[in-house]
Amino acid sequence: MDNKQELMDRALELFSQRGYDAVGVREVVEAVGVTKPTLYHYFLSKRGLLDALLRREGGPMLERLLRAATYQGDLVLTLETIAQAYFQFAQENKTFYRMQMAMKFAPPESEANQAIRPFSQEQYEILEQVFTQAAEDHGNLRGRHKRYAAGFLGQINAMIGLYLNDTLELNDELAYLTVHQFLHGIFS
Amino acid sequence: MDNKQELMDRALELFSQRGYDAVGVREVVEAVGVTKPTLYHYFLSKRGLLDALLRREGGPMLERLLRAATYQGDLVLTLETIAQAYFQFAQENKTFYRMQMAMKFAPPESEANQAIRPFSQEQYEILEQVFTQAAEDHGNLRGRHKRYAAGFLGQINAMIGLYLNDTLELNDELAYLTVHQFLHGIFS
DNA sequence: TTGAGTCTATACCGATCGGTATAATTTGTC
DNA sequence: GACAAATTATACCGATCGGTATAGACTCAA
Repeated sequence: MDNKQELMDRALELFSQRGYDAVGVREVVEAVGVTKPTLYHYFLSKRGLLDALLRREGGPMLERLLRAATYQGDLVLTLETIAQAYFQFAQENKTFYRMQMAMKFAPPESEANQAIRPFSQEQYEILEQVFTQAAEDHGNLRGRHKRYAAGFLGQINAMIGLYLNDTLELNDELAYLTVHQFLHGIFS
Repeated sequence: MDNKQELMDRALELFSQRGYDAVGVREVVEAVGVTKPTLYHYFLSKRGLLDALLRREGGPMLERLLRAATYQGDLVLTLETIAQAYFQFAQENKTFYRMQMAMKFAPPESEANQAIRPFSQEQYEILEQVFTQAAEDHGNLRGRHKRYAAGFLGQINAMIGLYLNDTLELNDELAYLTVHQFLHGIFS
């Protein structure tokens, strides 16, 4: 079962660098130093490997996001906590975050996108809930939670994209700036 | 040369639906009703087909963006024009926009991402220039043009993402709202 | 120590991958 | 109608694709 984890580790690395479709199972097993039946014993299929990988890496991320996203009457604070959680996770799991982004924007009928969809969907639902609950305190937000959730995550991911490109550092100050800009605009 | 265009048309459709890696040249030529040597006569390689496709579809998009992004002292107006240009182009070229997004977020060592990079880069440069020029009128923007360009495009693409998902309509009102929110925040 | 279950390797499957050598066919020009 | 160039098809290349049948090796409980 050390092989099992190592297969996921290498697959994560390779998928993140070159993409799920472009990486063959042969390459994964050779990088680990085992043979194909080993992989198929643990994961049944290439897709099974991907799903296991998403569960192992995505589960903890959703837990952290959920913990960060409990709205308690202060939207500014909640969004800042969420932004910090995203930034920290992206930094601690750079490789996975890169892969997850690629899969999220992959074509709708691709295996990669179909595999990631539940994971992305849950993120959106958690974020939408924040804006829905906040609308009880800020009436002018009402009915726009989908747009705001997508827009907010778009901002977050734009910053993380720059970080993955070595153009930017992620830290709590940037989280503050991002949230502040989202709430009050770039002119303020 | 009718075959040439039709090969690009079908390739665009297939790449957009299932991804560059997952679609074989065999499938492309069969969809058009020709054989492989025809494709290789026009494009030399699968990658050549992709590059030709990006030039044909991406060129006009960059022209439109460049025209929309001439800053003339009014940042609000310029950003609105840009947002409208993006929205209109995404609506008129839904398939290409989907493909271009997938390639933009594809893994850095994938062929798809390497092919799209100059195209994405030029978009960023055009947007950065807007914010750089606007900083002459709005001093508090200075030194943040990279973040703002990425953030603004992130917002735009978040909205287009919802549109491609059939969750939202793109129109001039949404362009206004998006820009207004970017400039003044969701509270205003 | 035997037997069941887990794990892994050898060796193979048919299908598809991107790409091409060769030649026939079409097209436009003189 | 002759000829060159552009275009297309037939048939093939070696390599790799995801996946598996079979059989050893290992662990562990009885």
